Amino acid sequence: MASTIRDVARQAGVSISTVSRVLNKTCAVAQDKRERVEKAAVDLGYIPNPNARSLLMKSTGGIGILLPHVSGEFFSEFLTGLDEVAKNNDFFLLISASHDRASEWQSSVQSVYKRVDGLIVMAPQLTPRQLNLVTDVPTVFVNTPVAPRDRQLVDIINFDNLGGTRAATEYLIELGHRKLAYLAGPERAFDARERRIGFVAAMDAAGLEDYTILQAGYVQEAGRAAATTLLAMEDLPTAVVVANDYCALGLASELMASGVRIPEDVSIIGFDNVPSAAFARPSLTTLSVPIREVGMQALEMLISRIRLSDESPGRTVNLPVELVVRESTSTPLAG
Amino acid sequence: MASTIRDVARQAGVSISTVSRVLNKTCAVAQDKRERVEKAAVDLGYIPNPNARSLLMKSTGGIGILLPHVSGEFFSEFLTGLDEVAKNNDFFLLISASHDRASEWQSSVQSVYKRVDGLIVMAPQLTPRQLNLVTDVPTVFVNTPVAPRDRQLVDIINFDNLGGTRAATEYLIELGHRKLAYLAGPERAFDARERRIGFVAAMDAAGLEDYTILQAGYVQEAGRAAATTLLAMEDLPTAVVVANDYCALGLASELMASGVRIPEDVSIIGFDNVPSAAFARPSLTTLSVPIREVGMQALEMLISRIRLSDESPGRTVNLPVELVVRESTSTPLAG
DNA sequence: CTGAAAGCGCTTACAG
DNA sequence: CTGAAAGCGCTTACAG
Repeated sequence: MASTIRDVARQAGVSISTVSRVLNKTCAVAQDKRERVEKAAVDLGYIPNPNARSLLMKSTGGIGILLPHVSGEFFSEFLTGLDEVAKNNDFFLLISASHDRASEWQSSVQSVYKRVDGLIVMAPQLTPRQLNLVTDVPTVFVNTPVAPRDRQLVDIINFDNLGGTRAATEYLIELGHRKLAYLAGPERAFDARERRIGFVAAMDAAGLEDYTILQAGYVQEAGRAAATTLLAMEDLPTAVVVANDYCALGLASELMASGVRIPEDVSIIGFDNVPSAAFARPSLTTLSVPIREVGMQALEMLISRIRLSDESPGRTVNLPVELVVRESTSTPLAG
Repeated sequence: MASTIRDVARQAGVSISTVSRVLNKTCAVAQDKRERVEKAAVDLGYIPNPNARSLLMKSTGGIGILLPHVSGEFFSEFLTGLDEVAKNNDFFLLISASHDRASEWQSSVQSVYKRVDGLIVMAPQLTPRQLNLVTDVPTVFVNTPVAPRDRQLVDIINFDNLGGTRAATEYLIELGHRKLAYLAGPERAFDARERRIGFVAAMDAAGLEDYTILQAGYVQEAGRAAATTLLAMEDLPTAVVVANDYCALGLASELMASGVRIPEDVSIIGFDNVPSAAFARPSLTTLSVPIREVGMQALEMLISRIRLSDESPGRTVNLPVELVVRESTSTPLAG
């Protein structure tokens, strides 16, 4: 299991160049030698050292995935999409998570440098400044704020955070809701900021000024804490737009524990459409991000760049998100 | 961004040996040269080529994670645990999923070979024979059937699939259930087989012979399909033990859609305790596998082996699973 | 403290 | 078709 190409050459009685040529099918080799080499390779359980290969050839067969973290159904679905495409194209995935901060981002990039042929990066919490691009390796950014001047250097896939939240808010207003609240995601994350802006835009457009914005977060606990805050208010809003599903689920759960009926008393809308949103009772109205497909599409773009050495200007894709209406929203009861 | 150690040496006016010594802090270097080298390295944005390094030194700083697939909350939680420990110890994760079959297993192993310092493998669907160990790299197996004779070569962390399911079944019997059904996971997976045996063992011990076993699977759709089969039976069982949570959630959802009340008409118990199990309505009674902690513990074991070149005999850990009682189970109504 | 040299395991022109 | 040789970018004894 620790044999080298030299061992195989010796065993087969040929030069190492010949072994290399047989194993890489690079050019014609005499039939008998070819067979001897193949047999020797199998007998010795020879596996080429990829480090030596990568040193010579430029490619590694690896794709680096840089994520803020790896937990939750959202990232799980994203990885599933990536994994499927990677598998079909014989790439392996090198995953570096938890680069919430700019400093960690640097070390994340370093840790994959030269070990991968391309990069898929999701970093919603980095500013365009902090995100200094690695221009000598093909990169696709997903849900990441990239400065306009850098847009032609890389491919970008974003979702319509602002428009989605705006549409969700408008939907509630159409149902007759007038007193709304918004639970915001982490301020540092650009997607959270965009969603918040979408809410405010819809309220402003409808001329509704009586709303509450609570700083929450992207986790269930944040939603539970927000529930406590809301319950302490004089009167509850009739509808709450929430920055993501986990937070919305936490909110719903905590409100119901206090006797608030969902959706009769309070309607709720989340964001992401994670699998749990459908399982929950009441099931959660939410904005669906086809994150699995996004992962697949991102990797396909990346691989075609790598394979074709495609140097054309970067493309920016902005995917729509779709409102999925479920049980957690309803028309407010009169009075 | 594509500079080599030679560029840094030239820029700093020293030999490449000196650059290497400065950057690796390996031994004393004159103060002025050290500073010149450090400055040059920063100016050039120099990042050492890890392939060249790995070729010389044995270590890579990588951990290979081999999984059957990557989707769902179970794997997501596992990865979260791994990621946390990896991050704290400056290791990166190389993930190779979808090796459901033995042939893919081989190529998965090859794709990480020499790129990682250790391996964490979860392969419940492989037989001990198919799982030919890579003995020259430290490995920890999780939830994987390892032949007894190989147990001293590697570390193993398994859960008590059999005992857990048995306890769950006994719990239902104690509640007064007499007519039970079992939805089994994929036959190929050893954990699924163990769980099934646990169910049968409990029924046998209680002298109950009137039970149904349905081949289902580990996904929601399998649970839904099983619901249809159960509904077509003459009379429904009063309780169903299910091989995992997603399947149980699918079953519950489909039964409820047909007007069956959970738990009044049918009690359900799952396995895994994924986050959705708590969100679901009714929430799901299930067997909790602390999979995040398992991931952490597995990687910690592995890292200590790597760091200490620990060659002591492999340890086998069998973790208990805990029954978490929630809303989906109850005493059967009289009559 | 420091440079020249050898070598990690491969691939690929270069000459036969 | 095939072997000897150079070289990918590093690290590490080896001599100063």
